[in-house]
Amino acid sequence: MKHLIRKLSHFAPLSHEDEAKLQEIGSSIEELPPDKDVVAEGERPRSVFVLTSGLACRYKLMEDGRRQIMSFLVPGDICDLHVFLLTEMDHSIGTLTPTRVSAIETAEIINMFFHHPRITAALWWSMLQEEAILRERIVALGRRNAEGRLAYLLCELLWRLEAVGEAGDDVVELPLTQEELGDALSLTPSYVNRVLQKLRRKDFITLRGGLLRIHDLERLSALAGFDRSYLHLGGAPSEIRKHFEAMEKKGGPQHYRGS
Amino acid sequence: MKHLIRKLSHFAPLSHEDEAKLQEIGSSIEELPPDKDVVAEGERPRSVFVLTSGLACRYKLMEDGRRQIMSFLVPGDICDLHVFLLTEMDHSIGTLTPTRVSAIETAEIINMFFHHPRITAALWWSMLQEEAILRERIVALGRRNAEGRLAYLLCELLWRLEAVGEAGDDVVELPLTQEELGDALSLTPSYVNRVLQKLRRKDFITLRGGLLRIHDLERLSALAGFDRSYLHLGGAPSEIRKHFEAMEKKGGPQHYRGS
DNA sequence: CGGATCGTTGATCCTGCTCAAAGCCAGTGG
DNA sequence: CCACTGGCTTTGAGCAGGATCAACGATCCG
Repeated sequence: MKHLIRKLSHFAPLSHEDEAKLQEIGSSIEELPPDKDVVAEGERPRSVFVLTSGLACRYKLMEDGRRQIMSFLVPGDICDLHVFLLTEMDHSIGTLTPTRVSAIETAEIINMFFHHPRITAALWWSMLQEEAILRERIVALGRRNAEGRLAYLLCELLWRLEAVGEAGDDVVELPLTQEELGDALSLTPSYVNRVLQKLRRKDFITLRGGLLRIHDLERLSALAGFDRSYLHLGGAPSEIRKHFEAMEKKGGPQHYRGS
Repeated sequence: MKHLIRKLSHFAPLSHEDEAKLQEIGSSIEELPPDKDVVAEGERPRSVFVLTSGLACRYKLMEDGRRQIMSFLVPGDICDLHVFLLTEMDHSIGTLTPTRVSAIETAEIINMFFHHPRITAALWWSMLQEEAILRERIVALGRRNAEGRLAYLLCELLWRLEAVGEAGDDVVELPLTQEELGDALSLTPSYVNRVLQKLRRKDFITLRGGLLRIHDLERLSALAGFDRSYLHLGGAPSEIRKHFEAMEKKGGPQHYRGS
């Protein structure tokens, strides 16, 4: 769970107790091959999964077999924190690479809501981040051309992987095929290829053998119109921070108290 | 707040107490003219707003002035249930028609989390519905052509308005300009016009003077590839229902108890 | 070595964009 | 009652970004 912990700490530092709790619940690990559904559309959602290594995506299939990838899941991302409230999945989650997921019991989640307010708040924050990512994809699909869309996606993945410690010096492992990129960007594989070439020709990136190297993040971001503030990596508002710090001093996690 | 109550009851029937609570907190009403921001990108989110009449949207502006509407807000929708966790809005919310909103104090929200578990669960459910709507927009923008996108949007709005009691017999008030539709569907106004004509010629709809009449919902849905299950209007899973019913019998709202 | 899978390239086509102008109101003021 | 205005809708002609389809190269792997 180190990725999840690292991700959540972008919102607010967790206490040792909180971290221990997260380590403890993420014990049962499952390995999955590429192109396998973690949960499929129409299924009744079961337990909650945290991605601990690999790459996955939320997607939906059209009647004619075309696929739209709606978002990527990177290590530390939670498959379905919430869905025990729903009777049926409205989309599928599938792996893209060999992947490890860690299952959490629904009861553990509910337990956490009542005994680990800081984790709860951080999980909530991460839901907001996810929503923001979806909104940005809408903007990208609606208003950016092929080049901008691709550049935007690369910037986003770079920052998200960076946020969980999976990015080196402007290098990230990104073993996506051009078809998968196309399914996310709504471009045909051939066209993804052409656009990638354009980015290479401008010497913005290299992408070879599943390794993405970004040469000029400045100019790539400018081309994409990318502004990372929507990822909300800057931490919680000060009142919320203070609230948790005060809680810490009083010793141990406690409840909010309703007014 | 009758729209909100009606919407939430699609998840699970609320107790009288819950309904009273919702009525009580939605007292301070504010009126807004069309084309006015309720909250703007970059602002620090303040209180939570519930739309009680009119039509609004979440949108983002590009550097060159183009606008992408990411989702529409109809009566009963909550502007920002959550955002007190964030330091900065990553998008704007603006009115499209004359609109009434009702402000709720953050403290009231937090209070509700701890004393009205059924409302809390229902609000959570509505967040999930919102996320699903965003995902569907991604699919529509990515994989449907102009006609399908428009048809899909009309179906969605019909069902959402129906769910809050604002739709008559296949008729809804929908005072959107073709430019606004275009900003949501990522089409130019002229093209929206042409597609509308196509739908009219096939006798699927009439849209005149802000009144949308759907003549053949069957065929319109088929054209759009619309399946309303993503709106999750079918109610909560049976365990959750039972949980709340049991709670009801024991008398009065209570906490979940962590395991 | 043979077969898959993925990447690259080329030729051609079509959906939806652009820009511009004209029609159609509803409201306003004279 | 009419002229004027400003927003919205409608129509037209031409254009282009990206799709489609097909074939050819790489590369990996058994």
